[in-house]
Amino acid sequence: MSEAAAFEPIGKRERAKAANRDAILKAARRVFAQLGYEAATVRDIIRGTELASGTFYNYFRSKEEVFEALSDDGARRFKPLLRAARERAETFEQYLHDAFSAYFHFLLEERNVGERPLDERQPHVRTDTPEMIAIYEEVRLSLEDAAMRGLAPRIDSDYLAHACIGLAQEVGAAMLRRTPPDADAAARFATAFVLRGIEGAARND
Amino acid sequence: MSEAAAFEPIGKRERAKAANRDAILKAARRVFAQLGYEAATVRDIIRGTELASGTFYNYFRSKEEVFEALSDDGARRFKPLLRAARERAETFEQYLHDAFSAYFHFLLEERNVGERPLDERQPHVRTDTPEMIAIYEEVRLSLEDAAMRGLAPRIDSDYLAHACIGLAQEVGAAMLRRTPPDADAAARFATAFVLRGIEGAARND
Amino acid sequence: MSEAAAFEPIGKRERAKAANRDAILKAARRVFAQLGYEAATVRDIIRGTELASGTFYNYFRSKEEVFEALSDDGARRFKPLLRAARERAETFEQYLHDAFSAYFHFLLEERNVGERPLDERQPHVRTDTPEMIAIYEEVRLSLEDAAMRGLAPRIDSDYLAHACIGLAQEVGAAMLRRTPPDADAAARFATAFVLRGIEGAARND
Amino acid sequence: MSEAAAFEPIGKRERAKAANRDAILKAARRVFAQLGYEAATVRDIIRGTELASGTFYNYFRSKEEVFEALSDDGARRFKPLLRAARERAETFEQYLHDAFSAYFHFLLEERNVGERPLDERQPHVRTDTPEMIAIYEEVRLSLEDAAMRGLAPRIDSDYLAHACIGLAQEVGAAMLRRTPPDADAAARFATAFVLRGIEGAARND
DNA sequence: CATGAATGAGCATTCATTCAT
DNA sequence: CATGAATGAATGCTCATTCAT
Repeated sequence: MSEAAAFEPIGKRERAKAANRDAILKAARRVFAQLGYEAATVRDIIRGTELASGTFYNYFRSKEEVFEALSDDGARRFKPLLRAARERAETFEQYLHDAFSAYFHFLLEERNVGERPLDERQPHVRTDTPEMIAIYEEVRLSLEDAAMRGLAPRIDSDYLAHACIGLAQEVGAAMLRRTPPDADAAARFATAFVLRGIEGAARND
Repeated sequence: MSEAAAFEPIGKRERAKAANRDAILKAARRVFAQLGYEAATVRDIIRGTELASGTFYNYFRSKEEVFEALSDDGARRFKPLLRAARERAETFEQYLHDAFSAYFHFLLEERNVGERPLDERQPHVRTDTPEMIAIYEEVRLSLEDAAMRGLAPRIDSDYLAHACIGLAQEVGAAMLRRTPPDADAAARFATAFVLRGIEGAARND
Repeated sequence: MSEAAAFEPIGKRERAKAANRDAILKAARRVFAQLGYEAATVRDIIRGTELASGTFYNYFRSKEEVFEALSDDGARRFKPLLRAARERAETFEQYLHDAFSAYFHFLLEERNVGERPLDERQPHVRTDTPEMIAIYEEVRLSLEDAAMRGLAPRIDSDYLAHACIGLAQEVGAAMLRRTPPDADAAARFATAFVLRGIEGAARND
Repeated sequence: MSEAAAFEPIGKRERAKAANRDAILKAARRVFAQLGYEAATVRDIIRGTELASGTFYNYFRSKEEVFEALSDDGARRFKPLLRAARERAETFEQYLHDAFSAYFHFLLEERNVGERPLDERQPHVRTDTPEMIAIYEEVRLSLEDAAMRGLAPRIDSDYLAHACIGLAQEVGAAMLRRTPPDADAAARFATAFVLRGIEGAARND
């Protein structure tokens, strides 16, 4: 066995481990999307895999930890998009549009991850999915960065970032409720809104 | 005391009942704000009072019901402010400013209700407080009403409403984190942002 | 007030007290019949009256105690019937028949006390109503008395009494399930069965 | 131990599981007998074992389910006895005697299962043990079968079955209270009683 | 006495987590 | 490492009972 390992640095064990980890993450994503973070239980997650309950704890110490892993994953996939938008942008308008567009398209893709239809009985809690939370922070940083690089007027960047984030979240949610959802239209709306909004806010400063 | 009783034939019982109900509501407000609706338990709420566990059920049938009571309460106190803003407004700008101002001041007042800020780490769930949820709908209706009355340009009013709400929420939360929080400044920011933002979005339509 | 009491030895108070007690007993009978002794709660009983919960404890110390009061009541009404049968009887057959007949008719009457239809979801527990338990003992004593007075053969009177009681209970229950229930037919069946049964058992001794 | 394992590939886990299940069933039997089905709580049952409360739910979903398991168990052990009696019987008398004898002996065995007789006061509820209920139906069917096969006179078989069952229950209970209990004597009494009783009832038809 | 709110023990059940296998 | 049974703390909720009014 040790010999085999010598020839096969990523052995069965390693592959199984990675597969198990992935299975848990995948199940967790689905479960979080369906039940919300709070309502979801570790049992729900492992029930969504073929693994035994104890196995969960070989990979994650708690529900919280899976959640963070998912967030990291979401961030890892979304960050490059944002960064690309930032690098590509020659005008602030273009940056804004690319960023919003990336976000709304990301939302659309994410929505399709949890195969079963979302359970709509979540009365008043906005349980952001792990990915959205990761994005949240990334968006904020991007906006502050843009402001610093002179692309955006130097207004109250904290309020600006929050305004954009709140706007993106709510407009994104509204977009998802439409049939069919049109991420590009939503991005155009948000871009135009924010672009002029900033001017107004700047004058007000 | 006997004199007071002549004018106010309210016995100890009634007073105790009202006090208990208030204590539960107050504790619930705090608990919901700190842990989020989903994570909060009925026991968390009663633990936040001096009452026994069974007493909770003399006043509310469930966590849901306290939540609704809080929402109603919040709505009852906030709606008049919004309505006044609507009636008083001669320009859309004035309406927006009054509404945002009312909202941000409302947030400030609310914040001071839950005295001891037990445990500030709200991990990943953005639980809107009951009051905010009640307000949420009211704000949306106000905006649509304003649009219909011709005060606001006739753009995608659904996206507009959501944009304003998201913006107000996030900017409001950011405001609360500042020391000292300045509701008027936040209202000016939001008003100017939205006023011009709408123009941009309208042109984009 | 004390004067009034002098002229009116059974004053309003006393009448109210008796009425309350009766109201509780009546409600209890209904509740026990519908839910069974175990499932019934003191709250169920007081809910069946116009009284407040605390008032219950002015009359009875517990559910157990109401139950006993009901038993006593049942016994008080059934005992005379049995005694009459005993005194009237010239033959053992006649005694048996009168006793069974009294019992089955008693069952029929009792059944009509709980106005609402019985809740049939009582899977495997034979919760005898308080009255039946009282009767139980009375029947047993009557039979032993009859044996002692020479009306019945002197066989194992303990077994005999139990045989009759078990028989009466089950046949009575079966009778109640028939439409229409015929107490007289059941009494004839039981009488004939027991009369000859005893002979067999006696010979066997 | 390794040898035994070769013949019996049952690990500690399996043995522990079986032992736990048995412990729960044993405790449940005792608790049901002592408190009655309705009054018994799941906690009473687990308190009667060395297990933790949650463990109960690894084996049974509810009190009801343990009860059914006990019933099945009782029936499984008693039914063959009854069937044997039925097949072996050449006369109705023989059948009756074998059946009663089987029943009374069964009661005796059962009684010895629940070791510590915790709390003998069963206030007013005649809870049949799960086993008796299972038997109940079997007895009834046996009697109807006997009647159909011509072994018993064709009288009101419903009343007959109930008469026998009630009689067997009460006489059985009385037998258990005697020291020492004599199942054979009880069976003789019951057989003789029923045999002649039927004749009486038949004539009465 | 009647009232009915407060009390807190108790119950069924779930669940994260551990650990022997 | 994987397994899955055992654990017992925690939860929502009910209820008998008390006691100030």
